[in-house]
Amino acid sequence: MPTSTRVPQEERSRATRLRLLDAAVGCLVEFGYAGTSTTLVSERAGVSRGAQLHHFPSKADLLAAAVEHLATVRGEELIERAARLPAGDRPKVLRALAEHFTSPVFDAALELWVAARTDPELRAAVAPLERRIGRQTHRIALAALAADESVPGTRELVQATLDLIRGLGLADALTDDTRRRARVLDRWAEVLDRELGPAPRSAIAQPTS
Amino acid sequence: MPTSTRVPQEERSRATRLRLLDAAVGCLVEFGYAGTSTTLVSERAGVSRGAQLHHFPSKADLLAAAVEHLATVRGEELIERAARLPAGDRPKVLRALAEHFTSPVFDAALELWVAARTDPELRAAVAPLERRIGRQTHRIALAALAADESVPGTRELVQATLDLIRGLGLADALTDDTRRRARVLDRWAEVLDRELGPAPRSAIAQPTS
DNA sequence: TCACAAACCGACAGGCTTGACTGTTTGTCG
DNA sequence: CGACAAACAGTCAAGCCTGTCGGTTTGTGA
Repeated sequence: MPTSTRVPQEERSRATRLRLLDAAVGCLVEFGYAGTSTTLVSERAGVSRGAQLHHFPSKADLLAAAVEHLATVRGEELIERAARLPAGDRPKVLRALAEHFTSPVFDAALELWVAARTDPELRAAVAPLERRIGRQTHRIALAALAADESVPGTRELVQATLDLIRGLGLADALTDDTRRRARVLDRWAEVLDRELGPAPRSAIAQPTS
Repeated sequence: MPTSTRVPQEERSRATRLRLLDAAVGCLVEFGYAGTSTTLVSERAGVSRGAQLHHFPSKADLLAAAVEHLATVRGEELIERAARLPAGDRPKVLRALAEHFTSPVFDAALELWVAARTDPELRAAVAPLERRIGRQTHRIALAALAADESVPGTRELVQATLDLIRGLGLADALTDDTRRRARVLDRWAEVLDRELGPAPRSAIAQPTS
């Protein structure tokens, strides 16, 4: 009988699942999508192949779950970053956002993202989640940048900021880009101050959801 | 004896090589890096496996050559786009650049880019070329946007523009993003007009190299 | 205490990929 | 015109990857 009747006394099961998902994400970061085989994942997780197949009957199942897991992790990491952010200090905010988009979780997401382009099944798993955490990121950026979305053009400007940062993250995946990124972002902070008006000291980044 | 002594009377050889490289790029676009096997490439090229291995002894050789080939193609496409560009019309310029970064050649480059992150050999092939066409793109953007790099901050702003467009290209790889992209770019054009000053009607985009 | 189901284990088959290898054609140079 | 090398062709073996399957352990509910 499914989990409905029997309450999962086995936390162990959950733990195994999680080990597998973490390992899958880790493999994506370290070996890329092409280099991530199910065998490798189970080895990295310290889980037998049998157990792996028990939890995730197929590779697609594993990856779909990994996508979901990663989305959660990404959201948490972002909220955490936002929480310890000196709100209103736009250069710092930009730098913190950029850090998030150059971190391992971003690399993993990037792999899934690109792979999903040509894999319909993966795409079906990735696209909706990406939309969700896109909105979440937008909200957080809005608050952290002390931007008022009711002002026309502000929405687009914040989106542009996030797209810019995504582009910087992509560039950083190939070559370490820290110095250039810092210059570009500082320049952009100038622009934002001019376009959005100076940030009021009041605003505190509020991790929404 | 190597090509030095015997002048390659065999154009055919060149043609075969090119068919293979085009096929490789095509496979990247259609099936992604993970789905691009050497067998598939030779089939798509209509070239026997033997011939393929004659020209490119290993998969790494093939891909390295494909990287180079793609860089050339990308450069040519960009120059061509730039040539038929109404210089000074910044919204149009941005749209044209964005189109380039959402075209198949970009998709192929994206695949190689991401794969290179975790494959040192591929990275060694990709990184220097990427730097080169990065500079080329920057020059073209500079001219097309009628930006004066001697003005402090202009360089960074143009870089930001290209990073933004890269980010938009990445977003578009996953989901069709045309409408949102147009809005964001129009907003960006506003910012550029304010920051760079209005574009003089004189400037003509000059495809430098 | 007993029975049952979920968690886990590891061997195995089928398929695909890569690159090595042998043989054939084609064209160029002497 | 003959010899030689490059271009081309196709087969084969080794290895990896995925997913199937029978069997074992564990712990929970009756």
